[in-house]
Amino acid sequence: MNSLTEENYLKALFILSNDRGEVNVNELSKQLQIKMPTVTSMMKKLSLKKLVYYESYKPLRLTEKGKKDAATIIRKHRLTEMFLVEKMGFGWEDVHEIAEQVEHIQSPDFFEKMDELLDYPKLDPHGSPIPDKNGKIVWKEYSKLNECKAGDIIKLAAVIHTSSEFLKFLNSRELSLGLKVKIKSVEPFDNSMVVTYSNHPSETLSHTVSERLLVEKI
Amino acid sequence: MNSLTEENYLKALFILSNDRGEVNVNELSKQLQIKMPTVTSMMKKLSLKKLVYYESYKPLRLTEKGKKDAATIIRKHRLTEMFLVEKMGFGWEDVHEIAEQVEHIQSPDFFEKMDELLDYPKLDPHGSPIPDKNGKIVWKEYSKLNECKAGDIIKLAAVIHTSSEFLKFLNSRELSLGLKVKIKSVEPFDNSMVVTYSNHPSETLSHTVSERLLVEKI
DNA sequence: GTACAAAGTTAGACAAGACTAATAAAATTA
DNA sequence: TAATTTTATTAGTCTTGTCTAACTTTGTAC
Repeated sequence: MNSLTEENYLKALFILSNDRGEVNVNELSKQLQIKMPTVTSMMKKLSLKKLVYYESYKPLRLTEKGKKDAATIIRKHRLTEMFLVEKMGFGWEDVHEIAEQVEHIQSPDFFEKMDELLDYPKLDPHGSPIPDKNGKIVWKEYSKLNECKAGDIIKLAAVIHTSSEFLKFLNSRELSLGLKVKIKSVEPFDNSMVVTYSNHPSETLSHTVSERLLVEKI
Repeated sequence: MNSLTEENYLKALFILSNDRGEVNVNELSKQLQIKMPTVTSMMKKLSLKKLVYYESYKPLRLTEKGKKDAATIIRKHRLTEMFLVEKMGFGWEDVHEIAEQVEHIQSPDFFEKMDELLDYPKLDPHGSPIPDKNGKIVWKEYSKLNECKAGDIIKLAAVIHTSSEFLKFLNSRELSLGLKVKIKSVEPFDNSMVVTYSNHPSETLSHTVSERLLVEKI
């Protein structure tokens, strides 16, 4: 079994992994807000536990076991977020902090029950995929909103870099996942977008906003 | 804020407190499965934090603040047990371990929501009172089943020393809280009881069982 | 290709929370 | 009350996970 601390390192490694599955010590250090020497020593420990491939001065990579353990934690986190929203009436902007704690609970039955009560959801409230029990994770192919052009009609599919402030902003504009949005125009100088949807005839979204929204083209 | 470890000490102190509110280091050590010297040093720490009155070789006592903090943890534990049973479909024999972990979650909103969804329950699934938000706890006056005599008609009100095995035993005899039970006879030599209830014309309950059941006389 | 900056590692310290061994105080029993 | 047992404390060690300071390696710029 992994300690709470180890779980946090594994999760961060999983989330930071690029296409090659590599993460730098420096990145990990920043993500976890833990100084580099501490990270290095934990990597040696996780390497002994066969959870991470570690060689001095080389990028870090999770082993298959490390990936699976990490995916399990992320599964628990996302199931919890979904449960908090769907079954307990929390807003999507308020669930991260709680899920961050609940994800460490050791009880397969507990999460099994959540999964069942939620009818085996595939996505969390922010549109991120929930890994299955084997740690398999299926990302749908979404585009970023900021890469769309005037005239496109799209459906909001997921939110990235989900901070409470950003989610509250989306709430204030009644922007929610599944919403059909038409792009009226894109300002070339600052990449801001004017869009229309449901009962909002015209809203302007800054580049900062549009690059954080994943969409499905229709 | 108290650490997870500190919380466990506070909770154990609260639960072990006798009528005088006193607990011995030895008792606490056994309850927590932690050696006495470790307990002593933690008591000094909690004393500095004004959570425990500690003097060498004297019994331990929680301060008002210590009591309140402990009651909050117990409130979270019992609300969680109730939530697991009522809203997630767990059996009363399966909730302790999970609640033991969930009780440490730091999020007033989370437990507030549970309380609300459960419609502000006064008792947990084992009949123990749930402390209110101020840490106030109201025990109803129950008798122990083993103190009742032949002919008494009683209602099962609560279970003490709740272990999973004991609760499974009660399940196997269809004994649940609120059940009306008539005592047919008491064997003088071993204090076992023959009782009848609902569709059970005759069941024998050992002393070990009857002293763990709290009842309301009718 | 040398110099410098950025990234990473080593060494050593520290706090929390656990332990064992030895000692001291309190309680019990003869 | 003296002897013994039980309870509690002190002293010192260990592990986990963190830190800072100093050093090394790698990558980049001139």
